[in-house]
Amino acid sequence: MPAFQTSPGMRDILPPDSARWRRFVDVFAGIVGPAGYGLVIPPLLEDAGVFQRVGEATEVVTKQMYRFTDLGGRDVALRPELTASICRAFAEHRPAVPWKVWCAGPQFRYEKPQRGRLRQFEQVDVEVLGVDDPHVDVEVIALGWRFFQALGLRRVELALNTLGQPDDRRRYVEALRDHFEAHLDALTEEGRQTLTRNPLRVLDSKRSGDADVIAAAPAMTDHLSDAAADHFATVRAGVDALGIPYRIEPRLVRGLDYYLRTTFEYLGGTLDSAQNALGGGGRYDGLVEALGGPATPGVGFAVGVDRTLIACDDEGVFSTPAVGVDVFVVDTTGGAEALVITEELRQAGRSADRAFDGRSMKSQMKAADRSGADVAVIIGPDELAAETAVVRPLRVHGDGTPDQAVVPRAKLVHHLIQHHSLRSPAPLASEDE
RNA sequence: GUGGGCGUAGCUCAGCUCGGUUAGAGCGCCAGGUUGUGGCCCUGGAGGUCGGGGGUUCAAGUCCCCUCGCUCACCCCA
Repeated sequence: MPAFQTSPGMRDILPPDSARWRRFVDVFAGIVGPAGYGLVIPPLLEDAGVFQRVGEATEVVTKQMYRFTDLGGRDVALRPELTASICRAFAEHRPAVPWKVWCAGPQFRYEKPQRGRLRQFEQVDVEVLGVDDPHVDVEVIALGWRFFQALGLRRVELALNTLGQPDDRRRYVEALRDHFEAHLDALTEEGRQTLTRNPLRVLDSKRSGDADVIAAAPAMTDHLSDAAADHFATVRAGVDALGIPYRIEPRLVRGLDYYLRTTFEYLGGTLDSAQNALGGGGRYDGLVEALGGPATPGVGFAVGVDRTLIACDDEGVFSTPAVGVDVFVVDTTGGAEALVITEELRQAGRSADRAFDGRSMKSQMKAADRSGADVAVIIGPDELAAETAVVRPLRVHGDGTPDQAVVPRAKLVHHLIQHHSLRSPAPLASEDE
């Protein structure tokens, strides 16, 4: 066993998986960028008060924060979510509205790790601040949907609900409290504890013992004001107009307490555990104000990278991109020539690698094969003396050994670019799938 | 926070039931077969405090206790 390993719930992401992660974020940026969203990069560490406004009854902030006093005596926390940070940034800098931004990065919650749930977890996220129009709800919902499609996922389900205006929500919570308190004996012990913190959250219980009381609970739709009902109707009509399938999920409440009006979740079609929510979001019109900014409507969503990649694995889509270089240089004369040739190729915008430590030709050819290169350049004593290089194709399909060519050393890079279809200089951005 | 399963080579795992020479396999890695040519094949090699600590025993990878870690589920959440 190594002397050190990653802390629980943390992990290293190594090649080649790391390339997949990076591409995941690239795909997301490719969806939201053209829709007018700009990247915002808030700090990972904030005043703990920023997150406390997320909700006193939310376990995420009451029990799960990495919170500590820094050397200057500040009460700080590693961010347990992105939305609060982005709203704080808005309140602090007061950008012009609408403020359409996206974000990607790690968040931290002190939980017991399991499949699809880590203590450091990555999300990609969009937020729109300063727009009340229900059509922006639709835009945001559609962006998430298109993102899952772009990854190749076909079995994601969209669930929609509304929690009403603040007054509606308040009245509904009271109605729920009355209902559950009248049937306390039908609730599990855990359900009763949730009830004292937040009656809304009881609806989110996955305990079978609570199922009957929840099924009999009053519905939000009976407590909606006309304005909230209109807003939601427009959202639904917009999602319909875009041809995005969804279902109304009256029991859908979100984990954070700031949500009101539109809420939604994207559910993975193959993960059937409690971790089947790939992402979700909704409106949080009061959050900026709670953080000391002007009254500002807001809507957004976040997608969990881990869970979504698990869903991709289950559906067999969005595979790890092949890594490799264009050219592998084999040099049995000491390696100095390989040093120069790889440099020339890289300067010319082509990727190139080589072996070190003066290995045998056989060993270097093996390395060339493993490197994924399409072509090997071979420099031996003869080539060095004659100022030539052997160019050997490695990836010719069919039978027989491919022909190798001897080219003048001075024309080597030119020859490779002319006669071999080398990959683009930025393989990560390529659309090779 | 609660409960189940599992920790043996870089990786995936046998071996543990019923304690007994030097702890194995496949893959990967290194080298050789081919003194200038990868993939396939053959041969050889390196690599292990059997997660850690304690106990029982003449003897522990194997039995017992503790502990750490991983994992799955609950809770909660993305």
